[in-house]
Amino acid sequence: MQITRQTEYAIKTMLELAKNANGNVISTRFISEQQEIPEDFLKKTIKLLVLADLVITQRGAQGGVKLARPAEEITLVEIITAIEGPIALNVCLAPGYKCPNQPNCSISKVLRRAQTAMLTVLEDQLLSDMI
Amino acid sequence: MQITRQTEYAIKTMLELAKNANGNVISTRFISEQQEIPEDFLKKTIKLLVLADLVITQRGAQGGVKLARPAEEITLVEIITAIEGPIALNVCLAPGYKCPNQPNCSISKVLRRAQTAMLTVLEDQLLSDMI
DNA sequence: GACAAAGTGGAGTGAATTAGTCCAATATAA
DNA sequence: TTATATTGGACTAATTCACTCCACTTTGTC
Repeated sequence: MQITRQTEYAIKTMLELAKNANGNVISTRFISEQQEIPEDFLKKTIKLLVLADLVITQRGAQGGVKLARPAEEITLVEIITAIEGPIALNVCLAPGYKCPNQPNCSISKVLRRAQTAMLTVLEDQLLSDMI
Repeated sequence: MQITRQTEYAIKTMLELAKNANGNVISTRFISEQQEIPEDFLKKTIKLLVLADLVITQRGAQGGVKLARPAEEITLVEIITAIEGPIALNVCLAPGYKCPNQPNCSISKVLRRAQTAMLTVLEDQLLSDMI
């Protein structure tokens, strides 16, 4: 029922990138020091952000990471799902899950409402408004 | 980011008890068969509901389980926290956690809002309205 | 009073997830 | 060419999840 520490690392990373959003890349080393994230673990985390098209990386000397889009166009829910996959308060709300109960199960119905309420907040939250 | 299967078992159990709420106890065997829950695992689950004062058990022959209160006075969030403990979308929102960051951290702030939105739905949902 | 039915309590287990760590390989700016 | 970065993959300890097994206690009924 919690986001993982890795997801929090991802959010912190995106915030760090948004803060220094001058078009230049920042090294993972710098981010790991600023945000106190184990460097090797941070690299893995950034890879997930790359796959979600949230950041762009540049290899080699003077390489690093930068936002793939302006912070005004990135929502919190995108960052979370980049690490955790689709959000589902219960197995039965995960995409592709076939409920063996009747389709209008009262449990999934209320959990879906709770999930929607939460997602609405996360979808409306822009990265730029968190700096 | 999901409730556990045990929590869903607990909700199903409470629904089963609410359905047959005539003041008589129901055996865990019966509940496990109706809701397809492994019997021994269900017993553990019911013990957690007992500790949360949501159900009352009766030992011995003809014993079983019944609601501790009318279904109109039981909310979904009580059932969930009985199994999972206090709900916290992130470690930093768990009771008693001291945030090493500045206290008005933007991450905890927005996660708290998302959590509140979710909790509001779960707190307003009565067991009696789910049957 | 014996017996069977029912909850209680505790130990153990296999699989999955979490949160890393280590290291070799590759790319690239200077 | 070399120092500096990211990439990718293997490995691991600790924890959680979802049970399972079983001995024990309680209690209604015959």
